[in-house]
Amino acid sequence: MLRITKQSDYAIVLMTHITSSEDRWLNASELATQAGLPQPIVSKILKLLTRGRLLESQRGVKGGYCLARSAARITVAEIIEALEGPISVTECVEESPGECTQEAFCPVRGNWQRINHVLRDALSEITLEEMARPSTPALVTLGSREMAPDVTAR
Amino acid sequence: MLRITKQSDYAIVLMTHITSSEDRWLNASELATQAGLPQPIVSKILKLLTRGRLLESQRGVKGGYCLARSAARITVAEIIEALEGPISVTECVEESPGECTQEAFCPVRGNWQRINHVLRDALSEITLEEMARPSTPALVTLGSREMAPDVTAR
DNA sequence: TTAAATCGGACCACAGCGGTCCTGTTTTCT
DNA sequence: AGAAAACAGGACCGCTGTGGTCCGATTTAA
Repeated sequence: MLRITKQSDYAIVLMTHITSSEDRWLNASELATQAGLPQPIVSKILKLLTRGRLLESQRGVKGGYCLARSAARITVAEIIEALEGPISVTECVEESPGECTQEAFCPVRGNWQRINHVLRDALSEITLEEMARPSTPALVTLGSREMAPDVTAR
Repeated sequence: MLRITKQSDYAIVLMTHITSSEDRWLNASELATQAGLPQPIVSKILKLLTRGRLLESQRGVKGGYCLARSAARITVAEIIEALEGPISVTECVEESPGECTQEAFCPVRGNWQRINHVLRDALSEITLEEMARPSTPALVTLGSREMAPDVTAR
């Protein structure tokens, strides 16, 4: 568990295909064929990616999709968030007071905030360009990131 | 999204309560009161944690639960896995061939494996002892961990 | 004008999650 | 021995969200 949705998974595959042939506009059915996915799903996902400003779309006969910016400047986190909304591990997050069985006596709250940041930043470190390379050399190093302002050495 | 389930969330809260009073056996209704959660849910979660070898249980009148080992040697990842099964971000994982729209031409597969490991290891680094401390000093440093055997500097 | 494509929805089946409850079994206390 | 207190192990169910399909409207090129 702790899964991303299937559609997010598909989205990343589709984005890598678009990255690979980044010269021309690809339409939904071309991409569906390339990825081996049903065309209606592909259309749905491409629409969401366009809404999330990760793709640009061109309507009409010679229309299709292409990246809104370079693959090096698109992150896995952005793709997931375009499909699923903000990444957060727990519900207890982002200032929704009056939820957590009343007050903030909950001991784990602050810690979850940090964990959220770490995981989100981990996925923000991975670019589409890296995902598009089959056997990526420098991926998810994650090194020496510190979340808490008062972090001490372990 | 990318959420853990509510029950995993509850589980961690319950585990921190057990950690705080680690001298005696706490029963389900005591813990339910402490955490402000309905007692049936608490019972269900405690059973799963016991199955996952994170708690030890004592039946009978003076029964209850206590930690199976010290809080410093129980990780957040273990708690989540006791409730939800193995942590994996994507379905495409763990050698299930003949799934991924046939063959392993999928370009992102290898990369997801690494991301899975990074997130799982991140949650494996955080101990229950750290979660039990309200404002944890040294949490989720995650520094200088390398997943791929051929990682190069960025 | 027509055809090809995206856009924006509505729509539905189904699995999984959240939550309750019931019947055993074990243990302690009287 | 018997009763009460607690865990063990399920069955069960409502509901949300996901996966997936489809349709009409709009845009664009030929």
